Parts: sequence; C-alpha cells; structure tokens
Amino acid sequence: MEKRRGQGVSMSDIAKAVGISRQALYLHFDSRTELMLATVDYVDEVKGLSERLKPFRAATTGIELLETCVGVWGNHIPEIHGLANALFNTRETNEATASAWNGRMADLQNICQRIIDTLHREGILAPKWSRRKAAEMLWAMISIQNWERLAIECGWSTNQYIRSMKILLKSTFVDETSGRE
Amino acid sequence: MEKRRGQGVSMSDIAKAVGISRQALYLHFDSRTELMLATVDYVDEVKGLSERLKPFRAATTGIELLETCVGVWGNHIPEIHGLANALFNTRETNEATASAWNGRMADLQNICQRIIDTLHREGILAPKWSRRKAAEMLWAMISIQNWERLAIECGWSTNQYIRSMKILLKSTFVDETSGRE
DNA sequence: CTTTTACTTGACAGTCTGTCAAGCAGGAAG
DNA sequence: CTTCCTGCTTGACAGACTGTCAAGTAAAAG
Repeated sequence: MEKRRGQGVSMSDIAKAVGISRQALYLHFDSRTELMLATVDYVDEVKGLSERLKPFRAATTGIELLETCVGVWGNHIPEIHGLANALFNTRETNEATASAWNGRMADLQNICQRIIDTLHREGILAPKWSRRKAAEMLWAMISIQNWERLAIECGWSTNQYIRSMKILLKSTFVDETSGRE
Repeated sequence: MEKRRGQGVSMSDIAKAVGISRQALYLHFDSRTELMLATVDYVDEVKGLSERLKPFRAATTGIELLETCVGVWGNHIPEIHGLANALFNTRETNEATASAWNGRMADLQNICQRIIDTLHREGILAPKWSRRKAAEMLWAMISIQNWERLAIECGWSTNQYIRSMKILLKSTFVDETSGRE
C-alpha cells in the first residue's frame, strides 16, 4: 500500500493505483503530507539503513570508515532517491516534511563528522581542512543530488559512482604526504 | 517587473507585488511558465554571466581555468540561485523549463570539459580520472545545489566556498606527483 | 473626436486538497 | 436471525490555484 510518490502524483492517482477511492485514503492518512511521512518511515524500516551500516560500525580506521560509508550509502541511495527527493522538494512549503528531512540529514552529518574526526585523530586529515569544514564538504559531496547528477544524468553505474567518489574523497581529505597512502 | 519567483508564489501574489491585476499578467505572459522563462532570460542578461566569464576566457593554463571558473561561478551563483532553483524544480513537470535548464547545464558541462581537457593536455590530470568522468564529476561538484548546501545550510561565505572548492578540485583533479603543484 | 493601448472587474471551467454526509456489505456478537 | 461495527463506497462542496473570456474604462495617439 506504500507506493511511488512524487510531486506530480495526485491523491486520486495513488487511490487508483491502490484500488480504493480517493476519500478512503483520508480514512487512513489525514493528509497528503502524512501519507508521505508514513511512506518514508515504512521505506526506512524496509530498507533498513541501520542494518546496512553494520560494516560501517565495524570499521576502525578513518579510511575504512570513509570507504565503507561511501559503499553503504552508494548502494542505499538508488533505492531511496525517488522518495527522498519528494521529501526534499516539499520541504520548502511544509514544516513536517522539512523536519523529517532535516533529521535524516543530521544523522548523515554526524556520520561525516565522525569520519573526519577519525582521520584527524589519526593525523592524516589533509592539512588544508578544518574539521568542521571537511565534515560539511564531505556531507555535501555524498548528497543524494550529487548521486543523481552522476548516476542518472551522466549514466554512471553504482560501482562507478562508488569508485569515483572514493577517489575524490580520499584525494581531498586524506593527507597524501604522511607516509602510508 | 521581473521579481522573485518560487514554487510557492502564485500569479496573484506576483500581480499584487507588481501592482496590476492578475489577469493583466496574462496580457504580457501566456502562462506562468512563460513568465518564468522571461524572468530567467532577463536575469541572464542583467547579471551577464558571459561578461563575467571574460577572465575565464583569458586564462591559459588548466589550473588557471579551474580557479577562474570557480571564482566566477562562485560569485555568480549567489545572485541566481533562487531563480535557478525555481527553474530546476519545475523541470520535472514542464518541458519548456526543462529545456531551459538543460541548455544552461550543457553550457556548464562544456566549460567543465574544457577545463579537464586542458589539464589533460598539460599532462597534469590526476591519472585515476578519465577525461569524461573527470568532467562529469567536476560539473557535479560545482552544482548550484552543492553551493546551497555549503553556503546556505552550513553558512559558508562566498570566499570560503570558493577557497574550499578550489582546494577540493585541485587536490582531486590535479596530479600532485608531476612536479610543480 | 475617434481609435488604439493598457489595463480593470467579474465570471467561469478545470485541477487539486481536504471535509462532510449518507449509504452499503460483511463479519462479529448478542 | 438481528444488531452493530468496521471499512469502504458515491456524491457533493469549499477553497486555492491556473488559464480563458467578455465587457468596460481611462488615457494617450492619431
């Protein structure tokens, strides 16, 4: 009952797709917004990002963290980007979706900060970056929108995306001059 | 008469802001879409990106091209991002705005390709990147959405954005091992 | 003075969200 | 078997928005 959603999909379309009347949708969800938030929560549960982050939690070194993060996230995005975009697009005019979006972004920012802090602790964070700026830039780089540009508009495969993003992030944030790669 | 526009602004709002009746707007613009495209063209003319690209055209080396591009573009984005976003957001449901957007993106992609090709010709393109992939990644990196993340959501100043983006792009695409930085 | 131009008000169709009322079919409970 | 509750149905309607049409007005242009 949780189906595709996009800004160009009306409640009638959803009802028709689901096989019930438009009004019956309102018996289950108070509004379009609530339907969307419920769908987001449902997809979160089904796709289980937290489950997928297990290898990330197992990683110890900064470079491992970085690579695992890009791997996990790069495999996760293709499955959620449509819904994530719907959430993102309504965020400007809707407080509830905005806070759902911001909450997920805050989680991602924390992960980015943790990666950068680990690199810093190991002394291999590239010297031109402050910890805060590096984390923010890392967060921007792995955004869903960047993935869409590369994967959808440029046609990159998931593996090409992951490989290239790892190269970009390592050459940017990992100090090449400090001994081992 | 060309004012702010966003998905949450109705034709009535615009008419009110401009001081004429809603219907009179339709005497000048056939539709909301046309009003938007006219505004985009007008802003293009007023802000004169092509004028601003003069120093870019004067640049010769790949690194100069890269740095000038980031400088020009980083100063340009803050003045156009609102309207650019309105264009971007309606692109999914509107063929005319989609092609206006795609045209501008194609220009930007050509610039990116030219930068990468120049670096490649000079033999300092980082060896892990093909010319095509590098140009596409560069294009994704300097996207308006990335600027918004950093400048608006993270609060970076224009100069911080330009400085950091130059660092990121140079450490990514310029081969550090080939003699002069 | 007449025509044209630029605008006005008012009305209306069509799309969408969200709400309300009345009705219907089937299962559970007495 | 009858009663009630649940989940759904159709139909109607308010309110917001886009786009269109008609008729009228005021002032500049000829």
